[in-house]
Amino acid sequence: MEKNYKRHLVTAALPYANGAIHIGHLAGVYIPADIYTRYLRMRGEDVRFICGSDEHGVPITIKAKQNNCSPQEIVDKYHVIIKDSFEKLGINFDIYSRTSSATHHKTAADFFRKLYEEGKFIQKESEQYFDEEANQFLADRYIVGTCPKCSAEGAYGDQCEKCGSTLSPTELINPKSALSGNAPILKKTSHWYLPLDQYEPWLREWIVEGHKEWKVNVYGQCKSWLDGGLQPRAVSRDLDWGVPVPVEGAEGKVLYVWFDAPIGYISNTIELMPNDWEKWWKSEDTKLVHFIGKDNIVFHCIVFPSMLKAYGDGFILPENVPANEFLNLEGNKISTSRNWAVWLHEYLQEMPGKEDVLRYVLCANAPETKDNDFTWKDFQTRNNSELVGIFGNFVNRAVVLTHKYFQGGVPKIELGFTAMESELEKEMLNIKRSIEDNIENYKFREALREAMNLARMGNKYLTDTEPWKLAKSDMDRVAVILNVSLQICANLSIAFEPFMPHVAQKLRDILNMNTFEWDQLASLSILSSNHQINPASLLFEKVEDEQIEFQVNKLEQTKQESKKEEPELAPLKPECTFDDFMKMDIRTATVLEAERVPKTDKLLKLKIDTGLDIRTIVSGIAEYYTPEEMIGKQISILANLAPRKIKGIESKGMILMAKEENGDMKIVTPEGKLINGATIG
RNA sequence: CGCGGAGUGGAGCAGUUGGUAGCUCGUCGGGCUCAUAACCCGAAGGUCACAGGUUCGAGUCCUGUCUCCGCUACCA
Repeated sequence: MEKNYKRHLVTAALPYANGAIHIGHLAGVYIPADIYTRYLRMRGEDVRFICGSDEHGVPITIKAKQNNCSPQEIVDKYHVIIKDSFEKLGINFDIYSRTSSATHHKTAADFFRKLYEEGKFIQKESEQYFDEEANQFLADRYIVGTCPKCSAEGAYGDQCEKCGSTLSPTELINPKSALSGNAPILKKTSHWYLPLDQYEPWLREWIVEGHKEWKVNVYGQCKSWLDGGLQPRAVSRDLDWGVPVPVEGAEGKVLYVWFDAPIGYISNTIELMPNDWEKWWKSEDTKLVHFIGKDNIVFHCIVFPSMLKAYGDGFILPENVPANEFLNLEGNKISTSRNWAVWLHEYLQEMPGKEDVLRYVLCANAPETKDNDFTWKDFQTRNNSELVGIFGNFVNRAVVLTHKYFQGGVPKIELGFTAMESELEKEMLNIKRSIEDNIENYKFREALREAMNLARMGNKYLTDTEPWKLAKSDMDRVAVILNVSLQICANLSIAFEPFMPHVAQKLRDILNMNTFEWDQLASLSILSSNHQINPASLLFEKVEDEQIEFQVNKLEQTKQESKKEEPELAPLKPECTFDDFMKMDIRTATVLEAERVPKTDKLLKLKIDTGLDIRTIVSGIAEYYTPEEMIGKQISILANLAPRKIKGIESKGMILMAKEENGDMKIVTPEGKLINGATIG
């Protein structure tokens, strides 16, 4: 079934350089990819593991603006943090470069130029929204308005989150710039498009027919895109940050970040092997594998392959794209902006020496088939009962006993093996095969469990044979048992090398061995007789309750802090005239009744007395006020707002609310008791 | 309203093409004492959300129903 590949090119999704790395990134992409490549290297395969920072795109320019610095300063900052924390965790890239590098700019520009010259793009002039105040064209996501399909507010330029329709920015009703809040104007601009629709039959053949073995989430998603029909996609943007479009008359335009980022895999390979790189990208006997998260499936399975196909020249396509689902944290979605995350660089500082514990926990609970949850409690349990109790404890038992009875020398075997040892050998071979099979099929969680079974087996072997009892009567047998136990330790060091490289090294240090090879796995004669091992030292330490509490508290705390910092004051809205203001009828009113609107989280249905009439208003304040609290309160309302149906209830008017620093909303109440219907102005 | 995901013993999760329901933790009982109160054995505990259907046989396929979670950007 497996083609005979000569070399393996493995890529991991390029992290976006506007933030640090958190456990979600690790569990989804980098740990699986690292396990995979370490395994291949141990098997003597020719492997290159490619990654780097993705440093272009609009969000980085926005972040730069917010921080009053240049985009380059932003990416410089995060590139260093990301690179450093990967290294410390033992993610073993052959190269970790960046898309702002000269090599990448040249590679990406050349790539574009060739497609351009060969007529692989179509050029279209279109009118796009332009924010005059910010003096820039607006990316689809930065235009907000009313959805033309379902009339929901807050739809984005590319999609309405409420009804799920795909939109184009010009369809939006009352579009507003998310940057300034202004209404944007339409301005003509010209862009190049990659006609993905032309590649559809070919993609269908390649994926739907040719890669049925891909993970179901990947395959299913590709299929649904192909079934839905592909559209030409713009490959350039009006922006001043990125790879300039290398064509005359394209001043002020850069390559769209999704076009430039995957080329980064190629650029970084070139940087690593300037003379040799083509062999890695253009030979049929190279196996290319992309490790990514689920949100990146379309780019790596549809767009990038189409780009490579368009380029031709022998570029190979990915053999597989193992995408993971997402990891949640303590029951909630990981979020950079809300600071709901465990940051790698912070973890490394706060849990020194526990790099591999994180690797273990994230692999054991990896979101391979569905979104999974990371909790600190689970982290503690896995460390204490699995790593300490089973793995570390077994090694410690074997080593301590050897020192006790044989002064630290690997005992010489004088007797033959019993059925027990034969059984052990057989079982180890099964485990070896299972680990190999699972890793090669991207099932790292299962592979890790199998590796742990080696340690479980060791514990059982010691308990069953009870060498501490035999030591009084049958030292020859004890020699066999401890020899075998130490061999199992050596096996553990091999089996865990892909998963926990630091621990594997520590274990080799204890065993006083330099290196092992994968092929030695399942052998009971790795360590030779009389080989001297080092004194026992603990592979793992218990994680105490206090440490877990500290982490949980920290999470809560940073969450609170970010709440406070986050909402800056909204920018001043465009000037309005006195007449505009006078159109608004703002009055006092009193709440008579209040109840929750069923099946919603935020809505309260209020019956209020405006002095003129009794009317119903639906308001999104249920997160801040209970119905009971509202009853009897005097409030301010915008009384002449056009009625609107919300959840099927007609709402006449709007309650005036003030948004607080921490995101809370408070109703605006008149000082003292006024009559209902008093005008405010 | 819509979209996506999920509902498996007390908790957290596996269950690959349908063939005796597993893992870790927890609980209870026992064993052992070399070991970081760790290890080993055993037990209790599941109508695999519900109702139909296909099948010799369904957690696994089909239909319907219910419930829960997410859906502001960025982000794997």
